[in-house]
Amino acid sequence: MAISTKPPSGMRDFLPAELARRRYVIETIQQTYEKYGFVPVETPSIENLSTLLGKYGDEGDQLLFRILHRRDKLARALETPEVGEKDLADLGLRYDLTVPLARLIANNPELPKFFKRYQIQPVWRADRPGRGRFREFWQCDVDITGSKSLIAEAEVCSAVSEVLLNLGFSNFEIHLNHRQLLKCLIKAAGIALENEALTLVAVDKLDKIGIEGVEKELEQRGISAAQSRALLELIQRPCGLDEAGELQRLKQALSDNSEAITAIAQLETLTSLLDSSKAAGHYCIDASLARGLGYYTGPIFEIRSSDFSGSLGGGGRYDGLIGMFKGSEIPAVGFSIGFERLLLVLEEKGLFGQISCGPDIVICHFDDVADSAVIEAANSLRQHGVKVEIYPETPKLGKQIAYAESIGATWVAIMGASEAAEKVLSLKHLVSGEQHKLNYTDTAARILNN
RNA sequence: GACGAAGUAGCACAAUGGUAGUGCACAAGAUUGUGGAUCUUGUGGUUGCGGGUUCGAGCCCCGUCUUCGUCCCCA
Repeated sequence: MAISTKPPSGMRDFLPAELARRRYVIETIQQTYEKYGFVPVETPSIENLSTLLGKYGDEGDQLLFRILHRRDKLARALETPEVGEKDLADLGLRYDLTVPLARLIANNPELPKFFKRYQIQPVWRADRPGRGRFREFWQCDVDITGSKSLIAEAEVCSAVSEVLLNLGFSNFEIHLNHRQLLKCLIKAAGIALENEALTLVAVDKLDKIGIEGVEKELEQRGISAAQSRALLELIQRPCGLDEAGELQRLKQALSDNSEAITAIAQLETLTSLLDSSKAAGHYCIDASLARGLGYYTGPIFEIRSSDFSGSLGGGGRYDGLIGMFKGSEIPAVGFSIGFERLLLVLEEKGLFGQISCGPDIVICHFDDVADSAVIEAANSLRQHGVKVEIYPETPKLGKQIAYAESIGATWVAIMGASEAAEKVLSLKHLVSGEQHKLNYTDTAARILNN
């Protein structure tokens, strides 16, 4: 049997044309984030398992790619009686960029009090691949540590909104909710706090499976019909209610709960800040938004679009996470763009213009020219900033030109003994067919002005 | 992890249980310093893998692997 030439399931090779698009999007993201004062960091692909475990909830722990002990340690581990999963691995591939950031913050106390970092790197999850879903995929995170101000929330929401708008994509809404508010809603419905996690999972599907679907799922998980109905009553937004009205409604429903009132007041402040930001007109209050990750403590966000079923990104406040790595707590808030899904949507909506990759020009030549002269000509063009490929052999000219066209070059230079003697190139435009003899400098100028 | 569909040439797809084809792509050629169009010719497949039924299997049956959907969950 031949060895499979496919990358592992859920992982991909990127060919030049696709990579050019990916880089274009990444560049836009970087430029936008930097306008907000975010600075880049990178962290290792691999983290200690102890860093990763217990931060994402049970589901997250299941999806961690673990790395086996090496050499003798593995052999020893395998010999221990009743060896379990935990004994075999000590490292894992990072699951997101937030937990590594928390570790990095705890490990570098000299960083600025308000550290605004962005990070664009791959993460790994041992998930089953599907549409817009991979085992290796990139995330583009912005986070602000050190501040409890809602300006931090507003800034990250504004930054990701601006990224999407700069890429020409405006069909999105940032759904907003608050972890404390959710907790209070569940309590108000009479559901035990120990059932919070499973309740949230069911509630989060409201817009997907509908009211009956959620009721059914809650019932299956042992929540009484009266409780689930009470919860849905609270969470469901009446038709025609605007953002302020929805917040007002929640405030009235939970008026006896000071914790809930505080959370709602934060959302009120946040929405007013967002109205002055790039996220204006691109957010909504969604009391059913839950988000799976365990570490969120305050406002939570998620990017939704009718162009993609699922989330295009998400984030929130996590004031306790850094404290898990450090004695003292440091508040933080972040937002992550799901790069692969964004790319998918941009592609489907035709929002990529012409993104070129490959050389501007291929130098075709004959065997009556010294190879060294060809290299000299190529380097002369390159010095002017032209992307040049030399056809490495000397078959008949037609083949050389056909090749240049096949790789997407718009120009060819033809170089024979006569051109070499005059130090010129016969520059041919492959679309118009026009051809002129020009010296190297004029050739470069002509290509770059095109 | 659950369910469904599909695996045939590099790619896209055909083939009432009876000799595996078509298009695109690729290669060569139509007076050797000019590509795209047309034409001619040609290369290319143990039909995903392993069993079974049959005189005979790409087709039917079982298993297996892979891929793609939907669910679950997520970015």
